[in-house]
Amino acid sequence: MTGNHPKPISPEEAAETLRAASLRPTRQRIAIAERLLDGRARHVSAEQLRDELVDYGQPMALATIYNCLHQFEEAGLVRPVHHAGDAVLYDTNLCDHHHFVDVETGELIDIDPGEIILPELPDLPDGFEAETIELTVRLRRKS
Amino acid sequence: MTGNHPKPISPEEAAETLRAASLRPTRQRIAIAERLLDGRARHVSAEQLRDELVDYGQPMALATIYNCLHQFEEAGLVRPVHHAGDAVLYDTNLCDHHHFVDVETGELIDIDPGEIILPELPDLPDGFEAETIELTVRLRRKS
DNA sequence: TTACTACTTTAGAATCATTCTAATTTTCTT
DNA sequence: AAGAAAATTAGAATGATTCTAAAGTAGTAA
Ligand SMILES: [Mn+2]
Ligand SMILES: [Mn+2]
Ligand SMILES: [Zn+2]
Ligand SMILES: [Zn+2]
Repeated sequence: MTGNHPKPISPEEAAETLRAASLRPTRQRIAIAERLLDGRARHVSAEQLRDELVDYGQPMALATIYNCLHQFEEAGLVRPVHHAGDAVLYDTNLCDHHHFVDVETGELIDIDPGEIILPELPDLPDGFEAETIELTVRLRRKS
Repeated sequence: MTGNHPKPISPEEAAETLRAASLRPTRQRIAIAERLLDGRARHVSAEQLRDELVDYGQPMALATIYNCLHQFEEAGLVRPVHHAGDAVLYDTNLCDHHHFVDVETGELIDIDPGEIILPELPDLPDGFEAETIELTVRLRRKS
């Protein structure tokens, strides 16, 4: 793990976080924030999040979930990861970190940044700046 | 549409490579091998490859291109890269190497493995072995 | 509160990469 | 050349995501 400790989040806290991000605290955004912004490091797809919201008695349109995830992303509340399977996973771990990917299941496992020595970067192409540096280790179950 | 493409390998060479990979040298596979296996390091999507084959007077069904790319992948002749945009790119550079990704265009640029110091890997989860280790540096054009 | 307006949600359609199906064609072997 | 196996193909299907445009909601000023 990465040292993130679960901190339960109330609807009021969720609303406050949303306001701080200049997002109107709608019922839908609050429900999503309550689930995703509790400090736990997770990787969820839009569909997984929908199932979870149904379980919690807050079903909503899939389009709304996509809308909210994009807004949360823009606000820096979640980060998309494109490496596993077909669906984008949204990462609630905002620290710099890397991933193991189970190639069979597509599941992501965080690599603690303390456990890895970041490599020296090569010279970047002219006119570009590095936005993110991501190490992905694809894992396969030993036979 | 019509771009500058380098000189391909000969159909005979392509057919021989295919036989060595236990793939029947069909007209379609030969055409694809001629374009992709000329030793140049490239990153192509299925659709880009189709356009190129049309330019070369060897149009074929998109399904065939997908079939062939999968077979080439299984034979170790190309490697898929999933990091850029929505479409999978097939990499003809089989050496261990890493990638810059232009986040605007999705274009991949190889990072010479000599230019980078591979990090020490952390302990893998029990029962897994590392299949690939991939470093991706996302680049954004300086404003 | 009311009214206004901008923002948000929503169902369903559309899009796009990719995969599947089932029929036809080609390759390889006798 | 003939038969069996493998490959190609058009078009349909799939699945994640985005779009559309209509209906609902939230913030705000009167
Ligand atoms: Mn993908
Ligand atoms: Mn993607
Ligand atoms: Zn993560
Ligand atoms: Zn490459």
